[in-house]
Amino acid sequence: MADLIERAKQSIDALIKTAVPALADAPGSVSIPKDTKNGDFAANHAMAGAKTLHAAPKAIAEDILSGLALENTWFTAAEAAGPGFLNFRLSDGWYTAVLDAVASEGAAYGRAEERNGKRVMVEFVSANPTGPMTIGNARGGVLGDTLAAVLDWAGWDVWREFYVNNAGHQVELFGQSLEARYLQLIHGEDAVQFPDNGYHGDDIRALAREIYDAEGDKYDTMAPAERQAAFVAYGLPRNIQRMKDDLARYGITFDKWFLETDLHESGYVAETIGILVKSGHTYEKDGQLWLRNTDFGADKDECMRRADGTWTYYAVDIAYHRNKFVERGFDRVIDVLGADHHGHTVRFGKTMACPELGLNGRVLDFLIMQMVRLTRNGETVKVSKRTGKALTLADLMDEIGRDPCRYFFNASPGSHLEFDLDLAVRQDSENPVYYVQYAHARICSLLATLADDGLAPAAHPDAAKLASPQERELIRSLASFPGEIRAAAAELDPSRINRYATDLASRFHKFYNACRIRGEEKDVAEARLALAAAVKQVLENALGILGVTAPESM
RNA sequence: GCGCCAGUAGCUCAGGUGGAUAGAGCAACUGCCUUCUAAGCAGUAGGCCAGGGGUUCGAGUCCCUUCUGGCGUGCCA
Repeated sequence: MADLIERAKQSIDALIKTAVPALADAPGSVSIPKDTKNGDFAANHAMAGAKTLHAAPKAIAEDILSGLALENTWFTAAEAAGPGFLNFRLSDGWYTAVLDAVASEGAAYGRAEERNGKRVMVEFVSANPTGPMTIGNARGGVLGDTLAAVLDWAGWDVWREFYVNNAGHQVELFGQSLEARYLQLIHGEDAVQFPDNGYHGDDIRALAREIYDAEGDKYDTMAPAERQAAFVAYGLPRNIQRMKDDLARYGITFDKWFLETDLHESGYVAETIGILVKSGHTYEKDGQLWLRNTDFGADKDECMRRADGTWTYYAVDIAYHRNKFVERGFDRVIDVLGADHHGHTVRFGKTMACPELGLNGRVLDFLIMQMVRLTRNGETVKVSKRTGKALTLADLMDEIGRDPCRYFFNASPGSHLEFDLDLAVRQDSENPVYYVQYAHARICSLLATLADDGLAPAAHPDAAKLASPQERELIRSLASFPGEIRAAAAELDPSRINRYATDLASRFHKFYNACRIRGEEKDVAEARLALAAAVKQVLENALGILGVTAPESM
């Protein structure tokens, strides 16, 4: 295991329990103190075991200390402190082992050694194909994509999916909107009424114009239903392609774009709802089919089939999720959704737990992200795809580019995100992404410059040569990378990698200012170069997960 | 009304399973480039962790409650 922090903690736990066997079953954990004056690791076994041993924490701590055998371990010293903490200090050997691990594992450093053999689907973005993607989708896109990368590193077999709602009410509105714009081109704006809930964006006008330019007024006399269907058939594929192009610019590609219409055409929705009907959890009322969701603990029932025979979103979503688990065999599915869907996820989760649907213990998780609040000059800007006033992802990419975008939107999912348009534009040197990238570019330059002096990173650096506080902190930071990935995967919080990268860069900048290389003894210089090279490697690994480039120069 | 999420420095945010003196980035102020990239570093200042109770050796963290904000509570998705 390349997670040397975890190994050191386990080692301390074992040493303590060897010293005082009576603590074997008592609680106690090893943690990293905030203040390194208190050692590199702190164990609270003496305090946590006070109850079971019926002894004072400080006395237990003394017992442990007298029984500790630290020869040939990763620890040079242990001491009791404060209310009964046992503080341990790491040896040169541990620091050397960290550098060796980074060097030997390279681009794979931080990856779980073993695949867990399980398949996870991350479904994200899944924006309506009725218009361009907005900055709200920018957040979901980066969170989903980065979460998928983190899960991959943590040992999962990952699948990225975009669910395309190419059927239903929104699509009808899309067709009606296109129709209205098209007819307005022929008869004038005032002669044709625009649908109340129609899509007002310029993209709709542009699509209508394309149709008119290509085929003239041939649709003018066509029956509305047929005409709208033709326009949808023209517009949706173009919108979907555009979303693919925009997301590709953003560094996101999906394994599958799953079309909702496939579920309808194959009869899968009817089949799935048939299961629920058979299981007795539904009832009919006024020609509608309802799911008795209160059977599953929900606070209200759900309409599944309207009086006109069409399926509701809820019914289709059940079918889609059954498809993910039952037909395609995913062990786990994570839907990345905006906070405006959280009410749905609570009820929907209960529905999917219905045994007849066949999930059979496989897990459906939701990653709920809070909304992006868009401000300009300190005032909140209302965004809506329908009114056409949204700032699009493409605009944002034009304005600030991919790297800052990916870094900025990868913030803690649970926190509201304020996006200041004025700030975004001048976010050139202020954005932390440059701070991280700058560290990488600096190292590249350093390695190149020192190579001209005939110096190269030591193949097996001796950490005894890297003894300053800055060097030690930097190495400890390198060691914490595998644990960060595990935590990010476990907590479904990919923003941890952002904070890790910023922290690693910060420690490197401090090291760079405190420890010169040129002019030092050759063995010191080459050990420091090896440390710099290790940082470069880990920065590349972290930035790779984030989908941010690691520039050679800036 | 009910439900979910949030409230930590002037601003934006970190603070795994409760641990030692609550941190960082912006913004402000003071220093540091004849030598490896100053998009950097060092330092100063900035706090009743929304308010109030409770749990215990110990609470920003857990429980209760009040207040404030966001989002739900659509046969939209």
